[in-house]
Amino acid sequence: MSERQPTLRERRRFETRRLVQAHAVRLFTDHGYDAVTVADVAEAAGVSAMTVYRHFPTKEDLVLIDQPAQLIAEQVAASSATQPLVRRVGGALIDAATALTGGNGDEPEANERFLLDCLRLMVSTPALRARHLDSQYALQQAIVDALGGDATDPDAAFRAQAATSACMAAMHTALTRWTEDDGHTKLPDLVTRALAASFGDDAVATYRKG
Amino acid sequence: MSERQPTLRERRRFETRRLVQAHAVRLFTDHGYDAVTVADVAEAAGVSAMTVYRHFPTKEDLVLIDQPAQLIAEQVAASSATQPLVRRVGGALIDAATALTGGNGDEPEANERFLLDCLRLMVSTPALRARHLDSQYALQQAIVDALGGDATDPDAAFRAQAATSACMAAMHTALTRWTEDDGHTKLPDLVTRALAASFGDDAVATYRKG
DNA sequence: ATCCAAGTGTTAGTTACTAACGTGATGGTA
DNA sequence: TACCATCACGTTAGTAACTAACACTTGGAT
Repeated sequence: MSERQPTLRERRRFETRRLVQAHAVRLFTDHGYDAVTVADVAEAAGVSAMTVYRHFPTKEDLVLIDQPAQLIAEQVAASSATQPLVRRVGGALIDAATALTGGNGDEPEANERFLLDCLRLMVSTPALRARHLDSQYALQQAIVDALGGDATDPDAAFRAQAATSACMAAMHTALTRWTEDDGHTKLPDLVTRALAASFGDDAVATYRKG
Repeated sequence: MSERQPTLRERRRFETRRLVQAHAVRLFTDHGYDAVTVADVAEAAGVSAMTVYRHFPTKEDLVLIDQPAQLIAEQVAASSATQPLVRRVGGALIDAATALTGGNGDEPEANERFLLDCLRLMVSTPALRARHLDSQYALQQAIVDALGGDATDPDAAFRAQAATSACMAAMHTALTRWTEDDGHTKLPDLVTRALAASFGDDAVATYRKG
């Protein structure tokens, strides 16, 4: 029971943050990312522009969502080192996709709706797409570290980088397709299919049959 | 002989463009990308800030280099459709790497030196890295189009996207490693190894043995 | 009740970038 | 050779994304 309930200030802070982000995504979706200024977002949310920057360092961060990097890294670190690289990383990504979307029915819920709105913006807006790709790149570094290969072997490190980046790319393709389908296709399935298209069916066989 | 020689105006224009870019990369390398303003670059090059923007739409474009997208796309389109996707795309990328670096001795020449300076900045500076990744993403779309799969089959299109993005990611890993090695390792070899690490040795066998 | 710090607002900057207009040199043409 | 349209560049004014510094209000602990 180390879970202490959040104080009033924390709740307020979190609430304004959520409010600002919700208004931002709505305005961006309605009028386009470039056509909406940070001042517009602030006014819609009923706060000052400075407050927006206090919660989100840049305008782009209003849309970018934190990927469960910690979760994925732990999953990778826990996987058996005897398996091929793409299977270790790919398996973790499939599990992360399952955790992210709940993996239940075919109708996305409210939380998923917001995620889809953000992803749509990320795919269609160049500035956001670039930042999103770079955050995936950061996640890639975390995964490579979690793979825990022999740090003294530069060739092994290179192979780990290459395999991981390829897996991340497949994941990104699945995410893009997921937004195009408006979340109606199950994300873990899309990730699995993307990995299979890249690395062959046998590379993800255990996940398809299990 | 449809090659008409460039007029004086064109030569002057190209020269100022080259001058501005050279000063920019030098200043960015010496003092860091963020610490140097566009006005600084303009002053160093002996032009006005407006002239910089006339040649380079954004500050980032001072460093970003055009990828030989056209070349790669044609190569992909010309490859045999009976081969696996990753081999078609991977082969084109290896060929492009060969064309880009000349593929001669181990000591990089002047042109390659500049390319390496730009790549170093792209890897180390977040804003540039993001833009670079997005330009690779644009190239990916061109490659997928060049693959020319059945446009009416969404599943085939999805597999093409996944396989291509994974190849591009391996290519990026090779580029990163190439800059870390200061261009002393042959780029085509690095690309080949990155592809092999992702998709298995047999996926690029013809290129390793041939 | 009191004090501290967190959250917010306000103001004044810097910098990337755009739009509009003026100027001098260049290149084709009469 | 004379003319003029166009191109490259400069100047100025403006917008918008941020940043720094300071003041104010309010929640939370003593």
